[in-house]
Amino acid sequence: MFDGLNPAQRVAVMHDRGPLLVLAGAGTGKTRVVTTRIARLLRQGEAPRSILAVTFTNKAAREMKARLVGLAGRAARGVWVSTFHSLCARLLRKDAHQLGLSNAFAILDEGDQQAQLVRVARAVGMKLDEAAPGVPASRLPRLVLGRIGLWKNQGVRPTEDPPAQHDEVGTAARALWRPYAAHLRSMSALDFDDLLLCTRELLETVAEVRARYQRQFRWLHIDEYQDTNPLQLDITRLVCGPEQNLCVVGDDDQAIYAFRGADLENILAFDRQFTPCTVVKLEDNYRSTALILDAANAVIAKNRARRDKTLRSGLGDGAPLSLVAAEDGEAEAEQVAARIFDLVVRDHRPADSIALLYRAAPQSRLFEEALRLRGVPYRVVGGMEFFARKEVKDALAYLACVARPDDEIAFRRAVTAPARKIGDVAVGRIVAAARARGRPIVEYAAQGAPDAELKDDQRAALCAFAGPLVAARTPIEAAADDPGGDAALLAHRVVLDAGMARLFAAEPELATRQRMQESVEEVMNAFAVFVERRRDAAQAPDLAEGRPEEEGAGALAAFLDRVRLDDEEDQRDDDDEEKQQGKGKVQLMSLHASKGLEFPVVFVVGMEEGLLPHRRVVEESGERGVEEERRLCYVGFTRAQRSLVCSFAKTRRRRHELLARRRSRFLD
DNA sequence: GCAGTGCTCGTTTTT
DNA sequence: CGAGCACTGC
Repeated sequence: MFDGLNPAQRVAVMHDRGPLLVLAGAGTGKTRVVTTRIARLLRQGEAPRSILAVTFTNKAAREMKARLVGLAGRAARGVWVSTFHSLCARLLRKDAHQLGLSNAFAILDEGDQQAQLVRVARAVGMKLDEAAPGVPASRLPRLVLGRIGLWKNQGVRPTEDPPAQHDEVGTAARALWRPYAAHLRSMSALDFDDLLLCTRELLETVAEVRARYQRQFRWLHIDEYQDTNPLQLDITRLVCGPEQNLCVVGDDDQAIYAFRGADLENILAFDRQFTPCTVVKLEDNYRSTALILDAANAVIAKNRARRDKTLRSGLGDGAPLSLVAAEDGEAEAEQVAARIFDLVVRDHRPADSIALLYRAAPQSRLFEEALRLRGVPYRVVGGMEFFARKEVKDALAYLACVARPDDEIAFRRAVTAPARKIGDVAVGRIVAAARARGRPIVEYAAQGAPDAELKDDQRAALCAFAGPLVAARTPIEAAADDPGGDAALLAHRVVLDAGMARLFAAEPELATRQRMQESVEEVMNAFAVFVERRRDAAQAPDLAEGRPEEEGAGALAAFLDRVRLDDEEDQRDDDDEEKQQGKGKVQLMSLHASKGLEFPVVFVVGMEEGLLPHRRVVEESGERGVEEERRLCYVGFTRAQRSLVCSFAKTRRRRHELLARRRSRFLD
């Protein structure tokens, strides 16, 4: 098991009790250290469920789990591997009621959050176009939510005052934070940040729950620790208990989530906060050629706020780096695509050994077009586009109405798609009447909302909508547990019955209509896969033990949680199937999304002032922002194993005008 | 009070 | 080029 580990890695793997900080430069095998360490614990007889590993993304969690299973076999399946957010959702699904919250709370995505914030603003009489004179009304909700999220992730309690920031957005955010929080609570809805915030509160205030998890999780591991925030630190402290068998792994040079409240202080001060702490430095890079590392080191060396370290390459110089300087954005895409074409077609390099990294999602478009033109297969990784599709959100809202009949947000969405002559006013009356009676909204609606003032046709439409949803719940849950049942088929049927069939029929464009239907079918396929796996897990109790999120809760509710918390590819394909999806395709993704991955050939495109470093970041955060962008560039460069190509455009078309661009300072 | 239609505005990164 | 928005007709 320990073959090929270098001395430093071995120390980390063999470290026994107490805090352990692993400072691991890019490509020094930190994931290997964590997985080997966990495998070692399992081999020594530690119970799988006593081991917790927190990763930064769900993708990383899946990968880690797969590697663990490879190393330690079946036992590894019971190890808890998840993101902070998924972990918190699990804990809260079990015990949220101890905070006076429903265990059936809804989880809001970004769109839901914005919609709710706008409603709150309206309710308190704030005019979005006047609240912040310098900011367009359409952008304000996002900015305000960003600010509120930052406060939450810094660990500020709703009862405390946020840090004094009296810019326009800050002022609006101050005014809206409490009403927004109260509004969400009144609907038993949590946003992503609340998952963390409530979990901290739960662990702080309910001693029994805290003790339970401290007893259970005897071995903690946190990956990408440089990107954790103060709130996550609080949760870590609460979960890990007095034994402090806590192993954190990270690299301060790869901290790229300050915008989300991540605080470098967590990793820089770890050995003072958790004592006595063992510190292990991993400095031998096994990933990249020396020339690539030189370039990456040259970029990051300009940062002032960093722990000094030296990355040594175990490989030779390798091929020289190259730079593409194109006339405009189209030409950049052309030239990059031409190079990729040569690599794939002439040199027979596997397409999936090539990654194309960019700063911002919309940049992918030009490259997609150029690759498509040449017939080069590619895949855009990340991006929530599938689950952002309207029909998908609609279908999920219908399912949420089945699984959680008191989910107001889902009800509002589903009941207005398609149009049923039930608008804002009527919905408000139905919700208010249900609330007054203490009844779940959808169940109340299925009975025709007897106390709400509605026209006859509205009432009829309401029953036709809500009736099937309520009736479907029990059969679907039963089918999910029954090996012969087809829960997904029933779910599909009820979604169509309750109104989505009419929604499709109302679409005049054939192609669009088909796409919508296929999207919904895809959702149902994902549900079918989920149900199957869940059933398998239930049949093998030793495996099921590590999956408490599925205790008690219905299959549909558990499925909806996964959809909410996991990224796109996790839904449609799992583990091996996911690899199939990306197999043989050039990988396109944001620099952020590339963290933790590696590829033989990497293109970092759009290396221009204003894009990398991004104009906004420089404006907002000055030199601190530039340092973070520099780390982002460093992350991009260090993804490359054998070959690194940078590119930029000297001009770029934006809307109608042609803008002159300057190459990024990071290329100097 | 509801729903469809012309307008506008605008592009960071993610759980 | 595409998505959200306010307005206006029903």
